[in-house]
Amino acid sequence: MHIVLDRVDGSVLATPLTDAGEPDGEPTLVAEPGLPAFVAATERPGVRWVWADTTRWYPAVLAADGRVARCVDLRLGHRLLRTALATRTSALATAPESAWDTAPVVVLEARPAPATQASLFDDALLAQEPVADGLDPVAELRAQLAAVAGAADPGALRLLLAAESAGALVAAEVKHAGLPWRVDVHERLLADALGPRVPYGVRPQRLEELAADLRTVLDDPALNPDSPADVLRSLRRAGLVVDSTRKWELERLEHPAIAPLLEYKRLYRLLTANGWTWLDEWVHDGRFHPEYVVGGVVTGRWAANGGGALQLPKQVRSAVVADPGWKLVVADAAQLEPRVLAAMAGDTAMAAAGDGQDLYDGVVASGAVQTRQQAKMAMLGAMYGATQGEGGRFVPRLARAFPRALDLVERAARAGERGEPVTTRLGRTSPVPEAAWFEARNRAYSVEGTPAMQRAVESRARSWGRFTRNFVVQGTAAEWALSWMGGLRTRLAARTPGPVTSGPHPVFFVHDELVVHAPAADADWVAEQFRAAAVDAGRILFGGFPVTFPLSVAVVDAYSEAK
DNA sequence: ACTGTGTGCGCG
DNA sequence: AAAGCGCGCACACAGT
Repeated sequence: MHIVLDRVDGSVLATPLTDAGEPDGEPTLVAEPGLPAFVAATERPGVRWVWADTTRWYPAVLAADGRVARCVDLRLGHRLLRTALATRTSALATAPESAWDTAPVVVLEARPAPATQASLFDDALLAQEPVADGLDPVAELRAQLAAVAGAADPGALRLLLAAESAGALVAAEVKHAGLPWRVDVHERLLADALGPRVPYGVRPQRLEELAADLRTVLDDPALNPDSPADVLRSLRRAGLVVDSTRKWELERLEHPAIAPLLEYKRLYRLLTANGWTWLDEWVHDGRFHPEYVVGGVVTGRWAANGGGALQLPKQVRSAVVADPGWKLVVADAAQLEPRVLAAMAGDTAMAAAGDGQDLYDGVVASGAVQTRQQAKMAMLGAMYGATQGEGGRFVPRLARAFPRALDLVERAARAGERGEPVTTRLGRTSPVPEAAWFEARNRAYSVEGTPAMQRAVESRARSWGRFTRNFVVQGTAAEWALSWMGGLRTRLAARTPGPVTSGPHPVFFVHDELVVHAPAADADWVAEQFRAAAVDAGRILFGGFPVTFPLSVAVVDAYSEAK
């Protein structure tokens, strides 16, 4: 059954509905502070909590040591169904824009108890504002159920919506629990690399030394190594032929300035991205609390808000250390995207290349290319649309060995070049180019068109084609990852039903990798659950198609020890 | 003092 | 404009 939560006149209205969205008992009015207790008392197998935004409803439940097994995140569902090809003609998709499309998701942080009546009043207003915006979650749920039921393949969309909502629960729980972070380890790492801590704005000792080296070697006493333009000028003055100060370009040069410059850039990056300021801002009480944005990327991948959770450098992962008596179980899906591509395309040859082994090794064994590196380059080139270089060169060989897989990405690219949408396995649909894109194309091929205009338009078309080519693979891989982590979450909860942090729980996620913080005694069991959930995810998306999703799983004390 | 853009690099 | 996708972030610099 569904239990729909809404805020009405400062209280919470809980409306029970059947799975089909019909009334199923009397609604209950709950005072806001009583919500976690109500959820705890009502939660049971079969219940799906329906709310506008997981980010707005779930944190209070978690803060009270509660949790739910399943939810329906209406805003995430709304966005999927408004844009999905499969529900394009539904009432939901054809209705004018509403607050469901535009209302901002406001995440309220825990606040200290209000001191005055006035601030109590303000807080109450704030807390209500985002959902009091004419949103009717009961009507929205019914509209979504109807849209799904009217689609040609409702099963796929139901899976997609369930996976997205499960992801929202995981994201909220990860933020709540936090990634164990040893500030002392991080500070030691910073001191070793940069020198003693300095105030913001002051260049640390090691960077100062490297800056002095650079000024000497380049004979440029005023050089500011933080300014790419300044560095570029100085390098050119020293007789080097360079177009930028990018690392890959500098690495090819022979000059005494290059080594200290690359070292400077490496340390400067550490300082600005994950230095003392980052530690102060993002790590509290030994935890980094990453804020994920579920579905924040068009392809369905998660994005992150603040703290750079999805770009956590390998350099600082030694500071991610399990609590005493606990372990980190780090699981990574090996060559996820090519496997997903093989399965989507029904390419049994490519699936066989990855069966029980490194997929790139399997591609080499198939005879398509000579080395693992070539296989990897070619595969990435095929999925990204490379036409030149190492990647582009070997794509044709791949196309001969695995015609079905390559045909799938080619067709996605052609559709994108025409400005058509493409869809993932479960039906997430790509955006189409904006009107100006089509107008430019029409103009270029009208009487006023010129060869230059046509070249520009073709270039933009190929660019959009590379996006749609990648969309189908990246987006379906994201669906696999959502299914995987959702399944894992359910398995973990079945073992330890109490508060999230009382047993094994996810603490970090990066596209195809998931980290669980687990009591040491449970670590091996968690590793098994990871593998079982990966098998489930493969079946959910691809049924009986013979594709495998091997994981590398490591049980470690520090994140840096994995892989 | 603020805002927008470009550069560069981290991650998958 | 790195052959080739998707992001976030911090900074320099230019414009207002």
